[in-house]
Amino acid sequence: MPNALTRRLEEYTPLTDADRSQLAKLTAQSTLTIHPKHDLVREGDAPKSVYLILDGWACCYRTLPDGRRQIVDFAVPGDLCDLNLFILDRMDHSIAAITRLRVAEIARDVLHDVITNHPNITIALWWQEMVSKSIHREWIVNVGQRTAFERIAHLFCEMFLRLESVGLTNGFSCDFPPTQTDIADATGLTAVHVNRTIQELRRQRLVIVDRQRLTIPDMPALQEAGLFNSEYLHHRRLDRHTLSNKVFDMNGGLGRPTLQVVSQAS
Amino acid sequence: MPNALTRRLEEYTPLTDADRSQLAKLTAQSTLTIHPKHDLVREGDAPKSVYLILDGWACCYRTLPDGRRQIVDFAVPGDLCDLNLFILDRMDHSIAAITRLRVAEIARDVLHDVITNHPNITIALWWQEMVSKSIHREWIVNVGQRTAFERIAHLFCEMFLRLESVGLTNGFSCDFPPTQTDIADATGLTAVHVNRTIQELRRQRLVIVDRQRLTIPDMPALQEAGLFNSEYLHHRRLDRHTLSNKVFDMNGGLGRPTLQVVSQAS
DNA sequence: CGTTCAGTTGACCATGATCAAGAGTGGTGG
DNA sequence: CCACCACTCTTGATCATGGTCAACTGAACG
Repeated sequence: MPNALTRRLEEYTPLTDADRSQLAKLTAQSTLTIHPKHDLVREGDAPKSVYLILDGWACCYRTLPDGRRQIVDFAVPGDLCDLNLFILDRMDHSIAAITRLRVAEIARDVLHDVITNHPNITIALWWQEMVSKSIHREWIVNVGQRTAFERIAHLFCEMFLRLESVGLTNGFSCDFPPTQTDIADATGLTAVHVNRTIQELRRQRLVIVDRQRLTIPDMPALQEAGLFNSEYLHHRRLDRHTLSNKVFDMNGGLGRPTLQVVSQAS
Repeated sequence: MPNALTRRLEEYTPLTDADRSQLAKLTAQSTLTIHPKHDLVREGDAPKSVYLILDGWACCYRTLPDGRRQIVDFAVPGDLCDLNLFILDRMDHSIAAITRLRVAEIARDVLHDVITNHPNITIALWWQEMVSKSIHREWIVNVGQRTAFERIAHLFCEMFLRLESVGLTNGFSCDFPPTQTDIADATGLTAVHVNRTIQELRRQRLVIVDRQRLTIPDMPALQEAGLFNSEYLHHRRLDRHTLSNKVFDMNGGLGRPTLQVVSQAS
């Protein structure tokens, strides 16, 4: 696998060969494997390393005393879990594995060394951190303003593009392992309502979801349905998809890349 | 006025006299005044400076194409508006004045100088940035999981403690200039429902809201009502209020500081 | 094969939205 | 100084989005 972190960071800033080999060394340190549903870090822990997702999906979440859970972000390969070990003394959220998860553990002093000696990497890390914060803002908008239908459409768009930026999509498809309960906890809905809403998205031919696999036959249409504007991801190579982003134009989709679905069960 | 930024940063990390005088110089640069309802920065702008709130309230928000608005954070004196000018090329949100607003404009190169020569300040700035991100997470939880009643109680708790940390509270009271429409846009509710919910908070003697002034006669009770746990603010001097935070204990409030309200109109 | 977990369906309910109108408050200008 | 205007707050009636509860189906895994 090409290094997902490198790919992710080059989304933001150019790196030299020296930077790249330094990054490769980072991820060659100790790696660990977490089983689905298990926590990688837990709220209240003292942070001791930064984790880089190598393979699989995770989610960052907080819980209320009565058990309500809110997922505040998903983490996919190339994502770093909170650069805050130099700063905050307690984790304010937990991180759980959704799939089988492989992460690289980057120790405090290793990261410190990188930051002092590799300014390009430092900038790129900052960038990732700011983008992650921007994604938080968009999630506030999502749960605060959008309807159930829009929220889920928006989430599908976001995760597809985030996976695409690290090369983890195949044409119109990508893995999508969160359960409907996970989606519910990420969007502030109930699992029952998520189920019905996804059925409506399916009925409108906006998504095909089957066995942890998401297919988006007509991305511009889905973006329109989710009031999705990719600016907040601050990607550089999104030209493929941003055609219809700035204006939510209604012109029947001239020249849009669209996957023809030949037959589909009712 | 004692420098709110200094006070805010010392919440996080100790500063030397040199640091403090450097911070004083920062805020002595150009200041500008924004009128209520006017934008300080607008989504899509290229960021060219960092703004430090000196006086008044602002809000950071995003809007959807059909006009729905979500406030994603409030900014009060001592808050820095997005340290991302070195990083992101476009603002992904707008910032508007709620009251008459005085801000210090800190130019790119001035800030760059501070960051290279004053490591303590740099750490403190990082800290503030991480805390701001943590607040974003809490807002996702707020709009995603809490009821209207809990959301508004939570918002009142948060803003009171944030103001307290920069010395802008008087006993049990603080200024609270956002309108009910602003509160609605911050909590993902409608103004009508915010109105009814605040009435219920009043009826339960949890808050007194009058003319832009908020009084919290019994903070632990309000925290309980809002499922509020101040850990996410990562403050250092919160011992006053954190007694009942870690466990939401139900023991009638022995020894809680409580303001006796002598009479109150029905 | 049985157990478990994710997905699905139905009936009913409630939180909060919508629409509309009126009351209080503050600011401005004639 | 007062009249008017704009804005925020308040109230009532009705509606709808999404929640709750409960049961059932189907796939995966040992």
